[in-house]
This record gives sequence, structure tokens and C-alpha cells, in this order.
Amino acid sequence: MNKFYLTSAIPYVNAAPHIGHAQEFVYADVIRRFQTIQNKDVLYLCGADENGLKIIRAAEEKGLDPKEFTDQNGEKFLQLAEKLQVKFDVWQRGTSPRHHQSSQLLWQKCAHNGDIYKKNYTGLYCVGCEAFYTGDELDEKGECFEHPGRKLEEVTEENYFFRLSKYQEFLTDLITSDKLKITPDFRKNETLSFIRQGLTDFSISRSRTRAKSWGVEVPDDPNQIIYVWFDALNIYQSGIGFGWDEKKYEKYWPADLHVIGKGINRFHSIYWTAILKSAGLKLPKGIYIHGYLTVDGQKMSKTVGNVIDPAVVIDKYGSDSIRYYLLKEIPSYADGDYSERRFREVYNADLANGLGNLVARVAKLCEKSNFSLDVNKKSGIGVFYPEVISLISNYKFNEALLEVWKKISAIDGDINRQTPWKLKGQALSDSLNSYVNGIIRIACNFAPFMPGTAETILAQFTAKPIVAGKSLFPRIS
RNA sequence: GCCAGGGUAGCUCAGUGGUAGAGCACUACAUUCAUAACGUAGCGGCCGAGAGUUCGAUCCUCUCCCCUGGUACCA
Repeated sequence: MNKFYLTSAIPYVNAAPHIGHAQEFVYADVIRRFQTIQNKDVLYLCGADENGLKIIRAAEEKGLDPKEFTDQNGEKFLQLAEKLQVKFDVWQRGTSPRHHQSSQLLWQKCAHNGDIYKKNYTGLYCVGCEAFYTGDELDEKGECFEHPGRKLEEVTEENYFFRLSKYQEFLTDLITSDKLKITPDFRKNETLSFIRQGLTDFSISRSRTRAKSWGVEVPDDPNQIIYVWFDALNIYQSGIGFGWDEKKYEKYWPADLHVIGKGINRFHSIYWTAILKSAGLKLPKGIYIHGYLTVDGQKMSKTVGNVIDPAVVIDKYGSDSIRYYLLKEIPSYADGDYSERRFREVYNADLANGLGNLVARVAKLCEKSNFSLDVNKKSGIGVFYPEVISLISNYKFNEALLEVWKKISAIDGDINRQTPWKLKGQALSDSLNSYVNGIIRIACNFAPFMPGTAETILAQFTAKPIVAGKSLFPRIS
């Protein structure tokens, strides 16, 4: 059986999850379910990035120690996934001992290849925040927002650097040839044009003092802590055995697909692959990059107060409804908007009036004429439409759902034309048989997207007798 | 600034060198087998602005305006 190793981006657990996290989890989950139905041995990993200064600062604000703080926040992400019916096969934490061990091994491999060296790093340091800032993170006066009036100091510190510059040509070939396939194409072009501008080495450690001893220690140099990206990305490997279970690692690595948001493309397409290449390890095969969500047309932000808690929406409308909205209404390659108004429109138009109503009318017709499916003639179970296979394979979830939608309309059209409520005998059962098989096939195509709904529909129409039951998606008024 | 992608119906978007399209929303008609659902019909657009090429431009060329993304040691 072919394996399929899938990851979604490791959330930085310095705050509770929002609807953007829900979106990414759902995308990855659709792929996981789709590949599983296609008989792949799928492993889906997600995890928590828990290292880095921002975690320490966020924890301090709450009066918690970092461990306690990340425990609590991580738990919220797990709860969200469960509510969304998203299953992580592995949840790997950046604080776990195995991860530390694994990241040190990765470091040693890169170092062994001569790609890690010491160099001075100079940056603007805010004593109040105990952190470095870049120019665009500061206000007009060049001061940090937390400590207005206080000048930043130029501080120089000796850090370890990774020799990224060495891999410019390699990365260009890798990406151009699609050996690392970046989807969508315009992101691939963006990445290549970034590489073309020239790659420079980047810092991969911080002094122990500055990192407040929080994070993975640099091998053979207890005064330095591995800096966030180098170890965070390695969660993808440390979670499947790199450095502690060679057999498992051999089985699943390399990743078949990393699902990420557009903001971290560079770190995956460029940094991560270069690090792996340097370490002499296999490289991921694909990266799917989705866009960001706005809420009511605005960026989500705590100050605007428009951060959507997906758990609330799920409790109100059900997890399949929000999965559907995220998959159908948000373009799979681009940014999209969430609003409750739009959510209700989509819910009523598609789920209540479309799918829900079709299921109700056919179930009722079956119930009235005491029709049930001949098990030997069942067709369409577990069968994807070819268009759907091709669209999901290209991560065009919204278009895949539109394809399924055409089938729903087609059955509605058949019913209106054939007026089965006027038919009797063989003509009637032939008609019902075709509707029921059609619905079953639709449910199977919906299965990766709305697993609960698909299961309910299958149970309803393979039962003897078929009964009307209660509404799948009651209209919202 | 530079690079890339956009500006088409109230909303989300498709599209072609020759009377502008879809879905949703809205209106009317019709109506239970069905969740006031399905269906039918309709309303609704100087196709960002200006100039050029052409018999003819929403589509090709140029200029301008506006939006979005990227522009590295920020997760």
C-alpha cells in the first residue's frame, strides 16, 4: 500500500485558534480522507510550535510559565480539530524531548556538511521587550509600540548561520522542474522570483540569555538556542521518528504534501528544503499554499474585535456546515471572506434547499412507495466522479464541490421531469432506484468534505425500509 | 520603488475581436414528492479612466487611477 504523508502548518500556540486555523485543518483533512478512500496509507501530522520568545512573553502576560501556557493553548487546538471532525494522526509538540533530540540531529547533519557557521548578527534591540525588531515592525519614530519614547539599541551578537546561499541553483532547479511541486502556479513563480533576487544566509540560533533558555539547545554549544524556524519545521520529521524511530521515519518520510498558508511559503519552499538537502535527507514532494481569511471584509484582529471563534459557529450550525462554507465559498487558491450573513445564505441555498431538500424529497418518495435499495444492484458506493478526483488532486476544493453540485441539480431535474409521484410499478421503482443510487454516489463524493453528512445519507438510503427522517440541514430563517 | 496578479450585475466570479454570462440575493408566476423547498420567467452591467490599432474593442497596444500579494533573518 502506498503511503501518503501529509502535514498542515504547525500553529504557533501563543493564542487561541481562530477560523483561519479551522480552514487549514479542514483542507488537510479533506486530503487525508480523500487519500484514505483512494487506499493510501495516510499519516497526517500537525503539531505545536512552542519555542521562541513570543511564547515566553505571552506566557508572562498571563502570569503562567511557558510550559503551562503552551499546554493550555495546545489543548484548544486539539479541541478545535475534534469539533471539526479533523483527525491528527500525530500531534507533535516542539517541547517534547523527542523533538529536541531530533532537531539536534538535524543540526549535526547540516553542520557535518559544513553549512553552519558563526557570524555576528546586528539588529535593533528593544531593552523593554528584550527582543529584536525589524524596521517595519516599528512606528514612525522608529520605536517599538510597547515602549514609546525609548530608543532601540543596535546590538551585535554572535549567532550560528545556515549557508542558504549555497543552494540557490539547486532550489531553482528543484522548483522549476516540479520535483518540489508548488501549488498554485503563481506561488511557484513568486518563489522562483524571490530566489532569483539572490539568497543570503540566515541566522538559526540565539544566545541562551536572549532566548531565556527556552527552546532546543545547540549541540555542543550550551550558550546558544536553536532559533525558531530551524526547529519548528523539523516538527514534520521529529513527529514521525527522525532521530528516534528510524523504521517509522523511513516508512513515511518524505512528506508528500505540506499544506500551508501564503505567509510561510518562503520558509517551506526555500529554507526547509535547503536544510533537508544540506542534511542529506529526502525532500518533500509538494506544497499546497492557501490564502487568508478576512471577516466581514476586514483583517482579523483583536483590536477590531472581529476574531471569529470557530467553536461558536460549529456549536450553532454544525461542523459539516462550516466545513462546507470554508471549502466551497472560499477560493482554494486565494483569499476569502467569512461573514455570518454569507454563511447563512450559503447554508440555505446549498445545504438546506439543495442537498437537504433533495434528500428529503427522495426519501419521502421511497417511504411512500415502500421502496428500498436492492443490495445487489447498489452502485456508486465509494466511487468519485473523475472530475472530482482531478480537482481534489489539484486542491481545487471549491471547484470539486461545484461538480458535485451539478449532479444534485441533475437529479432534481430528473424528478421534475419524470414526476415519480404519478408513476407506479416498475416505472416507479426504476426511477427511485436511479435517484437513490445517484444520491448515494453524491454522498460518497461529499465524504471527504462533509463526513458526517455523507455517513448519515448513506445510512438512510441503504436502510430497509428507507424512511424520511428528520431534516439534514433545517433552513435558517 | 521593483516584481506578479487583479479591476465585468447588489455579492462571488467566468468569458469572447462582431447584439454581455453563471451562481447567490431580489421580484413575479406556479407549486407539494420535498425543508414557503424544486421549477419557470424576470429585474439588474458606459465589462476601472483616457488614447490608439481596427469596418468594429470588454477582449489587442500605450498611458493613467485603484486594489491585492511578494520584496528575507517576523512567527
